[in-house]
Amino acid sequence: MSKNILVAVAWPYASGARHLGHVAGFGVPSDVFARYQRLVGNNVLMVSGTDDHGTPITVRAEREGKTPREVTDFYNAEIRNNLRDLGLSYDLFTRTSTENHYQITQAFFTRLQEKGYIFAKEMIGTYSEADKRFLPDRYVEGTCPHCGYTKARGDQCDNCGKQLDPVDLIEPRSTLSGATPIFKPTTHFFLNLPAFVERLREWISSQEHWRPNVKRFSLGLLEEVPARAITRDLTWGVPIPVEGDEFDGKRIYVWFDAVIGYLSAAVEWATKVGRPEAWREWWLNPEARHYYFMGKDNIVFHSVIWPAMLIGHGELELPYEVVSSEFLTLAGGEKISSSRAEGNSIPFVGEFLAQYDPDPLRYFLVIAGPETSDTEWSLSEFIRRNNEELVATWGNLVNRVLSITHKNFGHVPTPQALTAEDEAALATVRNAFETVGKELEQAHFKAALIATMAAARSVNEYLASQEPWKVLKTDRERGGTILYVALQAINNLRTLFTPFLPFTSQKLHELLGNEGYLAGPLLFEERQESQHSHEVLTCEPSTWVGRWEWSDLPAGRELAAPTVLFKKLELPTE
RNA sequence: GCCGAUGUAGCUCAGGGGUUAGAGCGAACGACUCAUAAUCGUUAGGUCACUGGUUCAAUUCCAGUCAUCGGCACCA
Repeated sequence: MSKNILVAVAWPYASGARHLGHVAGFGVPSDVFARYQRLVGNNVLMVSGTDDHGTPITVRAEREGKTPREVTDFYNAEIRNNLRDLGLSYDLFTRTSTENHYQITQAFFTRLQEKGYIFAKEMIGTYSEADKRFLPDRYVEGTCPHCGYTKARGDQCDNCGKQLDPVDLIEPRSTLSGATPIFKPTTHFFLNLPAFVERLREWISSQEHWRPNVKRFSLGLLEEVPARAITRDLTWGVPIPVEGDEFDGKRIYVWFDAVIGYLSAAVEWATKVGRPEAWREWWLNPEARHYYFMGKDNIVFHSVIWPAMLIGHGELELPYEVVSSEFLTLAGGEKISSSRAEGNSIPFVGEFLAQYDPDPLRYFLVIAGPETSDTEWSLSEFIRRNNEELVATWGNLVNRVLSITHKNFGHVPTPQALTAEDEAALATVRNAFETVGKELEQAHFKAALIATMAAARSVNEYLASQEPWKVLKTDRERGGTILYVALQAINNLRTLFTPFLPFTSQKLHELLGNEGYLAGPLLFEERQESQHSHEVLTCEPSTWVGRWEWSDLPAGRELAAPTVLFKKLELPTE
C-alpha cells in the first residue's frame, strides 16, 4: 500500500555560504513534500549533500592557502547547520567527497564506458604556466574580436553577447594570475548524449504530469544536444577509472559526479541504517517514484543529462517528476546567484536564522516564494506576512482558543450534542486533509498553504459566530462544547501545518498534551571511512507519530497555560 | 543574435477558450472583546501590457510590438 518515494534534492555547492534563494528553490519545497509524504504513510527517502568538487573550490582553496578538502569541510559544516536549523528533514545529507561516492561514481563511469556511451577525444585546452593549471573558459579573459571589449570572457563577451572560444580572444590572460595562457591539446572523455536523444524525447514526451514549462524547456534542449565532456584537467575530484598516466591530472567533471550522488547517498543511507541493500527498494523498484527538486538553472541536468546517464546504465529508475523552482530576486529583478551572493542584500541563511525563527521563514518562502515565477525577497514583506498572516490568523487562533479554555476549564471540555454549526466547522477542517493533500501531491505548495490558512480562518469565523466568551457567561455547557470543537480544529490544523511549520507544529503538539514527535529533531552523525570521516545530517522519521488524517483530542485532557507559537516582529530601525 | 519565460485589482501573486476574472494583505465602513490592538462581516468596480488573427466566444490559443528577466555547452 505504501509507496516508496525518493525525494532527491539538488546538491548545494560547498564553495561558500548559502543564501535564502537557495533554500527557497530546493530546500523548503522538498522538505514540505517529504514531510507530507511521510505523514501519508509512504516510505520516503530524502537525500542530498554538498557538491564538493569543481574549479571554484580549488581556486578558493589556493587563494586562502588551504586544501580543497579544508574549504569544503568548512562550508559543508556551515550548510549542514543551515539546513538543520531550517528543519530540512533529510534522511541523509552527505557530501560528494566520500569514498562511497567515489566508488559508485567510478563504477557508473566504467559501466557507461563499457556500454559504449563514453568516448575519449582530444581537444584544445587553455593552459596557464603561471597558474600551473588548465583554465575553464570562464577563467580566461581578453579582448573581444567582435566588439573590442577588453574584458570579454573565454566563453562569452558580456558586452556584445557573442559566444566565444578562448582561442578567439585577443591578448588572452588568466583571470587568476593575469598571465598569458597557451593552448595545448588535452584528452577528455565525453558522454555521448546524441545516442540518447530519441529515447529521451520519447520519455519526456510521455510525462503527462510534468509542468509544461519543464517539459517544453527539456524538449527544446533536445533539439541540439552535443556530446558533453565529463572530465576536466583538475586534481580535486573523482579520479578517472581508466589506466594511464595521462589521466593522473584529470578528474570527473563535477556535474557528472554530483547527480550520481542521488544514488550514492541512497547507498550510504542504506549502509548507515544497517540494511545495505535497502537502497534497491527505491532505485531498482519500478513502483518507486522519484521526485527531484531544484532551481530552474538545474533543469537540464535533471531532465536530460541524468536521465540519459540512467538510461545508459540500464537498470535504475528514471525521475518521476522534476520539480523546478524559479528564482528569488531582489527588488528590481536582480538575479541572486551563488556567484554573485557577496555584496548584494539577500541574507545568508545562517545570518537570517540567527535573528529569526525558522517557521516564519518557511512560511514566507512557501507563500511568497518562487514556485512558478520569480518572486521578490523583501524583509519588510517577510515581517508583514509574519505579523498580519501567520501571527494574526494562525498563531492568534491557537492562543485565543487555548487561553479561553485554560481560563475557564483547564482541560478539554466534555461536549454536549453538537449543533449543525459545530459539525460544519469540524467538517471544514476535516476536508482540508483532502484538499491540502491534493495540492501537496502535485507539488503545489503555495496553493496548499493558502488552503491550510483558509481552514484556520474558518475556525476564526466559527468562533466569531458562536462567541463562546459570551455564551460561557450564561451557559457553561454550551460554551464548553464550542471550545471543544475549536480545540479539535486546532489539534488537526496542527497536523495540516506540520509539513510547512514543523517546529511550531511540534510545539502545539506538546501544548495539546500529545505524545512523541510529530516532527522530530534532526541529528548529526559521524561516519568513518578508511581515509576520512565526515558528518551527515539525518533524522529518524520512522519514530514520528503524525498521520495525515483526523485525530480526536480526548475530552478531559489537562491543558497548561499556553505560550505563543509566533512572535510579532518589528522592522529593524537602522 | 538564437531559444525561452514573464507582463492580471494599491501591493505580492493565483488562475485559465465561455455564466458577474480570483486570493492574501492594504484601504473604507461596521461588529466583537476570548486572543499577540489579534478576530469577524460588508465594500473597494482591474480595458487580465499593446496591436492584429483564429473562433459562435479570448484575459485565457496564435502572430507581431513594447517592457522586464533567464538560458545559450566545459559555471555550478
